[in-house]
Amino acid sequence: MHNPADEGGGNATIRDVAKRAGVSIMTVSRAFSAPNTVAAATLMRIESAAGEIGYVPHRLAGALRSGVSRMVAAIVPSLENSLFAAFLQGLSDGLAQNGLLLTAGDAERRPDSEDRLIAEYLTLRPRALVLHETMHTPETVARLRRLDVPVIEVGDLVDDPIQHNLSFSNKDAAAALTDHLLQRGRRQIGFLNLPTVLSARAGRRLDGYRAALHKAGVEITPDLIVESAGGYEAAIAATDRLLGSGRQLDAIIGAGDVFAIGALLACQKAGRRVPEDIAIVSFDDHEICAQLSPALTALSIPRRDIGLRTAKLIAGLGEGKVLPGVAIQENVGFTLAARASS
Amino acid sequence: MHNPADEGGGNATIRDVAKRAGVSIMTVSRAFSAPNTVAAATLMRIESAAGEIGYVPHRLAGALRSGVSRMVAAIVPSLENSLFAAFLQGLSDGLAQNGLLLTAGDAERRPDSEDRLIAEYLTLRPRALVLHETMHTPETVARLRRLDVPVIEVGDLVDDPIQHNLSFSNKDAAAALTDHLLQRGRRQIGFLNLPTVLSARAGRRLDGYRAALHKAGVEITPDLIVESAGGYEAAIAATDRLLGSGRQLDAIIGAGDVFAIGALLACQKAGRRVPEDIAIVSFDDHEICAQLSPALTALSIPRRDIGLRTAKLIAGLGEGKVLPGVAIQENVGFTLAARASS
DNA sequence: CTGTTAGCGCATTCAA
DNA sequence: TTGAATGCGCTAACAG
Repeated sequence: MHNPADEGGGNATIRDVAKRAGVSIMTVSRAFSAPNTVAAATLMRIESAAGEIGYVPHRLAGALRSGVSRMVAAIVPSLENSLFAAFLQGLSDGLAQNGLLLTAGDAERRPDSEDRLIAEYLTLRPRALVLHETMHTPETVARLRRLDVPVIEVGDLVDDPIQHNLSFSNKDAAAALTDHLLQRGRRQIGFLNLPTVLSARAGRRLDGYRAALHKAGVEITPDLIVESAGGYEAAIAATDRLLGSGRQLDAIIGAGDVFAIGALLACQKAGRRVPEDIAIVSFDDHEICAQLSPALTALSIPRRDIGLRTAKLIAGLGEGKVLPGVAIQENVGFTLAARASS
Repeated sequence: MHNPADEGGGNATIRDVAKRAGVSIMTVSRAFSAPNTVAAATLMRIESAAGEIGYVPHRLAGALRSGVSRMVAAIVPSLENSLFAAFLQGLSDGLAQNGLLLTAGDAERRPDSEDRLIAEYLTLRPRALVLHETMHTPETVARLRRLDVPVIEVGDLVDDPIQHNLSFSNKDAAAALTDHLLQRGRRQIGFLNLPTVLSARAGRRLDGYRAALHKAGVEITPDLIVESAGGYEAAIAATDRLLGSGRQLDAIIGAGDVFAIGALLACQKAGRRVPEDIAIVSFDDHEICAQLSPALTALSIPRRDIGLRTAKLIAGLGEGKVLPGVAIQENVGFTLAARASS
């Protein structure tokens, strides 16, 4: 028969600490949650007592009682994809700075998985819910609107956000890339895109491409719009199709994933000169874009920064800096790094 | 004055569901945690009652009472790096299959951050703790050994694991790459590595390189071992240093991050022919390796699979499939994809 | 600055 | 198959 406090196995409670330090449990609680409300001498006794018995606060219990947890749940289309990973990295860093923890999962495997994952996360009573997808089932939207949990959508700037919305505009970005090529005299612009049925972002990018062409009075050629799965291999195959279609082609926009890099590799293998014959621009500025020959013109999207800002927003929600009833929408913008490929 | 159950705001408790379904709270509890112990008719009434008032189980409360949570905490050197992201993707997928949730954070920014992050995660009483780093402070090791939480190290196969250990051997892998080059007649083999002071894995890779050279009776030239930060730009700069050192050089091992790809780009810019003048091999088989010209010989490490296996191990811990006192060590191996670059 | 009381939502334990 | 009582570890609210 021994006291758990003696084990050091992480099973000690504030009660054990209190006994050892000769104070009440409430003072121990305060020592951890609001140290400056406890006398310095008392604090020191508590801290050493806690250290001696290996006390680990039980935040689940604290969250249950106080009604607020330190967890933030994020759902991205993929954990592995570098674009979303960059966002998560920023989010994680920003949350850590504010003493918050990140729980993350991915949802683009099955269409209803976002809904399931949200339900799962809600059981943890997270401080906030971050969604990188902006296309949801009607049930999901209805459910989230009824809920108390702050929701932040970050995948795109949208017209009817559930609540908060922090992003660049995929439509504007695609239009900017298209304009860039039009200004350089390109007219037969291929558009390599992710399947629009799978990604709301892909649809908005196509909108931007179309809008820019329309505004410039350039005819839209359906054959120049190619959908492809993500990844280098798929991008190369899609580019081969585009090149082999017999269509005139003087530029390619890689509008998703690593499409532009794949397109460059495919063009080089096919003996097409870049940028002389075909200009190539990338929707995302992967680190390698600037290192390739020719260096790829790319849209630079502050994905890491979006993560940081999201974390800041969430931290602000708890401090009254962000008003509860007011939904924030912020356009973080993007920049275009013009390089040799265009 | 209204009942929270009417709001649908996710604040309903099993008490509200119980009242509505005309059963006791205990039956509602069972309906969610062990549905097959509840009569079918009762179950249906409970489910519809729960649906009507928008009941969301409060897993924090359940975890507090039962002492087991559904959360698994993972600490990786970086969330953004594709290698660790691939592991996390596998881990996340595997955990989801078993109804477990992933909390993840990164630690390679500051030396003591792993310790802090572990402390943070322990407050959540996770089902298990997954560490991608195998080099820990003595305090961390001592603490983890005392704890009840299952610990799984996955960054490397090590001699003295804290508990479970699931990985390939970084040392063997580096030796395999070195052997591969030696067998092809290369003798002046450059070794592009991450700083060994920052990564235990980098140190073990260097060990493998040295061991292979030693075994083959090839002299180890310190000048051929170059440490560099990760990323393309740093890799290119490091390669330039190697090429400009005046040393004989007929091969380069990119022993970390995207070093081999950077080395290839640097060689091409410097007018060195690959593989005629210099062979290049990569420690990791990034998707682009096979697409480059020449295609890069690369070590294929089943990172996603390691994640899946880790999840399986954790799930097994709860079902008695894995004995509590027995530490599991598993070598998952690797394969070498020989391509044109060597 | 410190202590007392009560209860967050749920699952264990025992009883029916 | 179902229910009643109890308490997991902690913190809000109040009192001193």
